[in-house]
Amino acid sequence: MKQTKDRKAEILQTAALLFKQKGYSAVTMRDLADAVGIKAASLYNHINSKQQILSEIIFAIAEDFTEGIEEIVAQETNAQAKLKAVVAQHITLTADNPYGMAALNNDWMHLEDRLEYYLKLRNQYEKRFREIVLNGQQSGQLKNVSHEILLFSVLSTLRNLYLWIPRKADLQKEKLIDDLSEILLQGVVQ
Amino acid sequence: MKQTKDRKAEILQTAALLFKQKGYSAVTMRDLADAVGIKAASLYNHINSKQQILSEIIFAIAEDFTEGIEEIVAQETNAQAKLKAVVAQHITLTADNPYGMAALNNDWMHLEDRLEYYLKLRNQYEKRFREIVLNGQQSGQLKNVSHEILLFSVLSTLRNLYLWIPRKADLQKEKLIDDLSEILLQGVVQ
DNA sequence: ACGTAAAACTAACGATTGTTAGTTAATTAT
DNA sequence: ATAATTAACTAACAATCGTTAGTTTTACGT
Repeated sequence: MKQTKDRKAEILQTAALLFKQKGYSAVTMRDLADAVGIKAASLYNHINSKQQILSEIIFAIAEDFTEGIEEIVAQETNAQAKLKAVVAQHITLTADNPYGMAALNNDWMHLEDRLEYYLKLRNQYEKRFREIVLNGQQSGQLKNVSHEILLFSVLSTLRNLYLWIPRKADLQKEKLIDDLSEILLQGVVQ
Repeated sequence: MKQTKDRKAEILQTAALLFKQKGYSAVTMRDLADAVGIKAASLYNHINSKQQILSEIIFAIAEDFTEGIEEIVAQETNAQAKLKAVVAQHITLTADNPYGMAALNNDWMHLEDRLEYYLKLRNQYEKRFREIVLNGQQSGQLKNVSHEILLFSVLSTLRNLYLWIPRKADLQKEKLIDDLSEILLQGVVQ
């Protein structure tokens, strides 16, 4: 028996890594058990089901995002500062848990019982994000292109950070926040 | 029996849709057969394996991208025009086959025998894209931020178009090309 | 009208899936 | 030291997986 009081955390972390590599459906409980170094049946001393593993991984992050954007919306700052805060939040949360972010992005459709709650959180997040963009356009700070395209474009990049951040061994978070905000807000042309 | 000479095309198209909804591993041959309106065993009158379905879906698109970017690199235009051409290529190919694009993005890791060839095509594509960016930076047209961040940011948005384009029933392709190029190249701040 | 080929069907295969039952070993509390 | 609890194990389950074999039905060229 491994001497540790949080085998469960190890299982969730390992599962997130495997989910990122092959997707939820392609990862078997035996794959997961092998990666942890125990037998598949032993996993059930720590978790109730494969479903629950996915659920815990996803909602640990999803709720952070929903709470975070509420704080950003409440800030008394201009749209540009709020957008930079959103970029910073994505970078921070992704750096904390990149493989969980992968599951959040790619495996949410397998949530089954808790799918509805996930969609609620996601819609709430996007609604707040949209508010920031629309306010920024009304105040003349942001360009008057379709706010849908604008939202899609920025969010696509932010949601893909889980692919990029783990490749950077020596991540300088503050520099990444500055550089990525610059690119997303001001563009890439000199 | 359904009166059609290209059941195979229907199978591939339906498979791409299902792969987008649930991912390759979660789609069973019985799911696919149901969606087509036949029995699972009958699928094998038209295709050799589940693997082959994925492979045909992905490479039909992947090869288009690789060929397309070679043409763009060969253009005698500046970096900004080349980047806009890349945006246009992504929008065109994604609009032609959004569900295939989803498989290309999300299910490539299940290619097994043909995984190596896929990675070769993808690396070739990214290498050409990088050339465009580096040339643009050297000539002073593009900002001197990390070209890796720049590449990641633009490519993330373009690779996510498969999520956005099918939601637009009345897609005005030329307008989308203009708007998205504007946002990616010039940013969102007024 | 009839023969041939294409494409559907039913039935089943061996392998693998998530999970449970029952048991043994290891850790912790008294 | 011993009892109680935790966490590992082996073995097996019913269900489902991709796929094959063999058969029947449909469509088409002559």
